[in-house]
This record gives sequence, C-alpha cells and structure tokens, in this order.
Amino acid sequence: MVSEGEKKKMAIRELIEGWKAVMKLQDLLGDRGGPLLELAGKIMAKIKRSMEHSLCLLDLPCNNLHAYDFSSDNGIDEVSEGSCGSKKRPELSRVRRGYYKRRRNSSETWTTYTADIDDGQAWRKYGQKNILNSKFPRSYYRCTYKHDRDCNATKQVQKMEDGSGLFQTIYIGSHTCMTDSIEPPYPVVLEGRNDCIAIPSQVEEEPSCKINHVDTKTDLNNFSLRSLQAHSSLPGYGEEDAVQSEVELLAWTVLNDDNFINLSDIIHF
DNA sequence: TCTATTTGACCACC
DNA sequence: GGTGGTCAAATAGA
Repeated sequence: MVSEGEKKKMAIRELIEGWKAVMKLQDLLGDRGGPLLELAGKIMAKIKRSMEHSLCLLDLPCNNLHAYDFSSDNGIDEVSEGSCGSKKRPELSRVRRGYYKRRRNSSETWTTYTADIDDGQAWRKYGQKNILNSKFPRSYYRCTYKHDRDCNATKQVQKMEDGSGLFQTIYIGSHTCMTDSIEPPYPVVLEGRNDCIAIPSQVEEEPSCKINHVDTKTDLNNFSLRSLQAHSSLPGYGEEDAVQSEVELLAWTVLNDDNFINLSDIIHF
C-alpha cells in the first residue's frame, strides 16, 4: 500500500522529469524563429505553467519555479504547507483565483442560435454578468464534469435583443468528458433538430466536402456546417462574397415546419 | 444533507 | 481603468 506521502513524492518526481524535458527542449529550440517554433515555444510555456500550478497544488514552491532545486527531490518532506500561501481558506481562494486563464481566443469556438437554452449536454452555471449596452445578461456555463473528468468545455448564453426570442450560445471548447458512444457537440447543423444552426468560428480540420446549394429543410438537415467552416477557411476562399453567399444559404433555419426565418438578418459577417 | 444556482469579488485582457 | 470571464462563499431547493 503506497502512502499519501509516497504518492506525493512520486508525483513530484514525475513533475521534475517533465520539467527537465521541457528545459532540454527549450535548449534545442534556442532562439530560432519560424511559426512552428513559435508555436512550440507557446506550448512549452503552457506546459511550464501547468507544472507550476501542479506544484502549487501539492503545496510546493510555485511562484518562483526557477529558484526551486529540480536537480534532486531533497526537501520534498520539508516543503509543505504555507509554500503557496497560508492554508487559511481565504488565502487559498486568493491563490486559486490567480490561475484561471481565458480561453476564448485559443480554443475552438462556435455559435448557435436556438429557441431553447437546453442542448442536452451536462452544463453547470457558474456565473452571470450584465454586459455593457446589452439588454439581457450573459450566463456562463461549464461542463458538469469539469473537475471529475477534466473537461474544459464552457458555453455562454445570451438572449438576442432582436425580439426573436432566440438565445445566442457561444460554445468554447468541446467536451472531453464524453464516452466514445456520445458525440461531443460539434459545430454542425444539429441533425434531428430543426430549430437551430451553428456558426463555427474556429475549427481546426481539413475540409471534407464541397458545399453546393442548400435551400430546403432536408438539405439543411443533411448538411454539415463543420464542413462549411473548414471549406471557408481554405486559402483563397476567404473572399467575403463567396463565403457570405454560402453562409446566407445556410442561414435559413426552421423554427417549425411552416415557419422559416432568415437568420442572415441577425448574423453579421 | 447534498447539489445547483446566485452573486459579489477577483483577475486577465484590451 | 474598464469590461468581461472566472471563482467560490452564501443561499436555495430537492
């Protein structure tokens, strides 16, 4: 039976090994430029931050990682509480609050316009804000299993001000908590649901099909908007006219069998 | 008692 | 410094 103390030591050793690997990689990259190396640098910085946070969670020095002696695990037993601030609750919360990172620009995001807030996914509301010049507040939701399954999916819901009664929902990041049998909420025309469409703003994948013409409900339902977005992100396909005409075609949605509305009135390109 | 929501405060980003 | 995203204590509800 491994004691909690032993587990902690093992975790720290793993972190130390990871840290050494990052430093070696950094040495290899040196000051060379190029987009890929720039990206690698950003990823390394993220890894370093994560490791610092992990150390802090283990009550080890985290504010000045460079000063920490990673060449050995000496002092593991000595360093414990108080390293990241007092154990008193207010201090702990103060430390944790410094950790959160905004992900809107770096994560996959897409937007849907629906008559119903409920999308069938497991969300937990964690905040609500009044937005400047907006009539309705914006609600913030995270995955119910954020902590249990380390799922970072979030969404923001705000009622449209155009009187349509629709809710604009911005999804940030896909669910990683799903089992294989459950599809994450990819940015697609929601199959089987006629009351909404999705306008992805960032999908990192190759286009898989050519978009032709969509003018019926059936076509709309059969169409993958994910493919549309990937298509529109092709080099040279950024011309506004081409993209807009196709998106406008898709902007026809069905609130019910007989009631079509043109969402291009409310979607701005 | 447990879980979800509310809400004021904190903090990052522009 | 202002705005908006996130946190977590307080509160509500099942």
